[in-house]
Amino acid sequence: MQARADSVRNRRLLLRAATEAFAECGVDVSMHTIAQRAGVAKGTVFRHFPTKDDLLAAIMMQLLDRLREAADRFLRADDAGGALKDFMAHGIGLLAADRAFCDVIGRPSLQHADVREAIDRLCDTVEDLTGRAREQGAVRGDITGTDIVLLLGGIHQTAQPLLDREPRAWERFLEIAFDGLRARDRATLPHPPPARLRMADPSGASAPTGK
Amino acid sequence: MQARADSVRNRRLLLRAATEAFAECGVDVSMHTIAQRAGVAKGTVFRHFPTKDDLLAAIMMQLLDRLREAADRFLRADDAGGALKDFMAHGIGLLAADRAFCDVIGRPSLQHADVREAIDRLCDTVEDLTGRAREQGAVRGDITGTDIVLLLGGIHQTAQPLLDREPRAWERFLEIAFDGLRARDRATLPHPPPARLRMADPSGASAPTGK
Amino acid sequence: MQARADSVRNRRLLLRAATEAFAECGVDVSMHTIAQRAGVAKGTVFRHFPTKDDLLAAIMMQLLDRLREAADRFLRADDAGGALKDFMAHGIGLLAADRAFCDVIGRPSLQHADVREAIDRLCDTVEDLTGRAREQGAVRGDITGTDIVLLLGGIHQTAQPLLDREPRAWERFLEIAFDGLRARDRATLPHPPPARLRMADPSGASAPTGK
Amino acid sequence: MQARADSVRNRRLLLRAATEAFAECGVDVSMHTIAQRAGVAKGTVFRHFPTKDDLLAAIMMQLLDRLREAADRFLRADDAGGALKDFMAHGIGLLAADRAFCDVIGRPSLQHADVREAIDRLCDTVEDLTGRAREQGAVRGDITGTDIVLLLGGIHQTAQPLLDREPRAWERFLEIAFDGLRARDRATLPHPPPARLRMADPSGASAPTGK
DNA sequence: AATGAATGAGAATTCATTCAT
DNA sequence: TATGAATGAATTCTCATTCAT
Repeated sequence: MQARADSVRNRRLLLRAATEAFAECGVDVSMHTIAQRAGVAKGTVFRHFPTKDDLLAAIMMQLLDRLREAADRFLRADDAGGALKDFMAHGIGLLAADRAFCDVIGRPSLQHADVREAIDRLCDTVEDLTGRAREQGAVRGDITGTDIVLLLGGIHQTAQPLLDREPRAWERFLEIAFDGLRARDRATLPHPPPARLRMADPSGASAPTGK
Repeated sequence: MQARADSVRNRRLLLRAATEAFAECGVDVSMHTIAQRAGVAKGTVFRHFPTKDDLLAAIMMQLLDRLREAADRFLRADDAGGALKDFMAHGIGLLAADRAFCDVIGRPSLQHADVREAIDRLCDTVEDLTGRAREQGAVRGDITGTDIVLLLGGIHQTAQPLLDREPRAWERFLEIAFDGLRARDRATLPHPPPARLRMADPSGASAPTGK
Repeated sequence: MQARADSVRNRRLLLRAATEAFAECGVDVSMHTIAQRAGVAKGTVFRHFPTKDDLLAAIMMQLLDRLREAADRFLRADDAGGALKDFMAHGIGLLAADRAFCDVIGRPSLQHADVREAIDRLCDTVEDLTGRAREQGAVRGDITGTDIVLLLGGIHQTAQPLLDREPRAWERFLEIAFDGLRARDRATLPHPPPARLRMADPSGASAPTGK
Repeated sequence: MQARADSVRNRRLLLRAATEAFAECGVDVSMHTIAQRAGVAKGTVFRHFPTKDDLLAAIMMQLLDRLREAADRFLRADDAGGALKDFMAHGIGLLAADRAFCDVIGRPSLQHADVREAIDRLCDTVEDLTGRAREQGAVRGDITGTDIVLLLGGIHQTAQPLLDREPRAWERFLEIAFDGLRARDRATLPHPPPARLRMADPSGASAPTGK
């Protein structure tokens, strides 16, 4: 149980390389490229992640756990509204580094039980964060944690075309969105709060491969 | 010129088939599938669109032009604020039908001069629409047409994970966003209005293919 | 419908090359090798035979049909016993050219409906041939066509280790076997006549892959 | 020498596991599977058997030696004809348990000097057995031990397609074959007795790997 | 001596694109 | 001009074998 030193190091190298590769090139980077970028042989990638989707899942989990940790940290702040907004800023920053995030939505990797659980955990923690903001009257009464999680991705996507030239453009859209979230003398939102995220359905019809 | 008539017809069939195929299956549908769905041979696809990216570009242009036409129509309404919101709803609806939209961001197809022009045209028209809303005090003073165009995609993406089960969930996020856009006793937005959309840069670093 | 000239030629080249390659090297020859030997590109193999098993099936069918044609021809002879033996000799000769025959037993290619039908057809025709020999008292009363078909392969396998140095050694074993088949004052054979050939069962247990 | 004890034990475990694995799954089982089934690490397999072919050879030798031991035992019986037949039944039973037997014919593993010697030893012993039967007039005068060894494999192969559903079908074909072997008022067999088994030639043409 | 991580050649298969008919 | 056959680079994944611990 010592020989693992190399293995652990390689796993770390692989995750880093894959994160970067997916972020830069999208989900279509080849496993070969990822191996190269990690400085290991192809076979090593597959030893650590038996399929490409496993690798994608591992990376998604990394991201999701990082987001949840952040949410956890912001839970301690007194000003719940400010904390929520700060969390969103932080989260969008994480996403901004990852071009793959968009491609990955609706992918089989999201079917991984582990990923699903990580999403659930994230939504739960963010719900706590959001609940406090709601109670303090900082956001509308019918905003949920899932709304916030979805907005993270959405705001990131909104600013993405500008990412190269104006890397902080998302701040503008976060401001707009957060302004829309604020409690006010407004009617209820037109569509009910989103259900638990269950991502794409594996069974045919809704997301055909159509090859 | 009988041949020309056939050719025109084929082009139309191809565009329709490709639009549907990309929408349903994402950008990874094979040219073969598209040819089949259009009822023509593979060679014919390549006669009309020398590369797959050309085809994608053509379809993006279609979408962009359709959006612009819609914006044009809404230009005639009296209530500029309502018209802007209605336009957004209409635009997001168009996007929602298109699974490829996300995949396509940052693709070389967006480098096509034609697509760039179509984007510019769209932004111009939406800027007119937005300008009127701004003047009527319906939205903040520093909101531009480009903001709106970006939000179209962003709101769509926000609701995308729910698309299968709650196809109209975007209405909720449009409401939130539009609420954030509204003129009010608020400070200026934190980031300057976005520049003209220039999408991803073809030269290396920012959007490598990384194969 | 003219462009097929090349295609037809290629299909023929492929079948020939594949037959030889499988015969010489066994079922593990790569599709690449087969393509090379046929003088076509790898992609062409897959255009004609979507999977390796399809190719194997096609080749098995060739062999089975050739066997059946032979059986058909021998059906016309007057001396039914001699005809049966001549057919066996002819069939074993066909098999002797094919090293793959053994490997292929129990393979998924034999699950192909077409192959199954070809086997059935062969057994039917050979049953006719055998029936006549039975009636003429040339072979035991409880010998069936399926016995004969099985013996074809078995006799071939018996002599196979000698194939390189004594290519006609199978004649010796055919003589022995046929002698054992002859009608005589003997008790019934110990095991009931074999059922229809249904080859290996696809469902796990009996032929696990065990990777 | 504690280590040596472990080593011997591992070798035994490996041989057992490999025998079973090859028998069940054919020669394509991975070394990994074999290691697992033996409860050792992959490296250990290679320490004992430098290549897969060495392992296969070791297993073939086991089988051959087991067959020879059986032949030896039957040598003691008085009724030489019955003993020969009983030996064949016993031998075919051993083969029937082994799905790999067919795959292995013509493999480089059979080139191993050790395997060749084991085959020779087997043939010698069976020749003794056969000689006695010949002398007692129980089988034709020109039947050799090598004939019998070849028939072992051949009869097994004949019944193999039925193995799943009728595991004792080989009894039928043994009866037929043995009937053909019996001494009688018949002419000499058409082909001279087979030479020593020299299996496939390693040098090119006759058994190319053809990759 | 045993372990199991790393290696890298190679397999089947896909697909955009080219080109002969 | 339309067709669809041919091409061959690229992809994911497997596995025998090597080697550091």
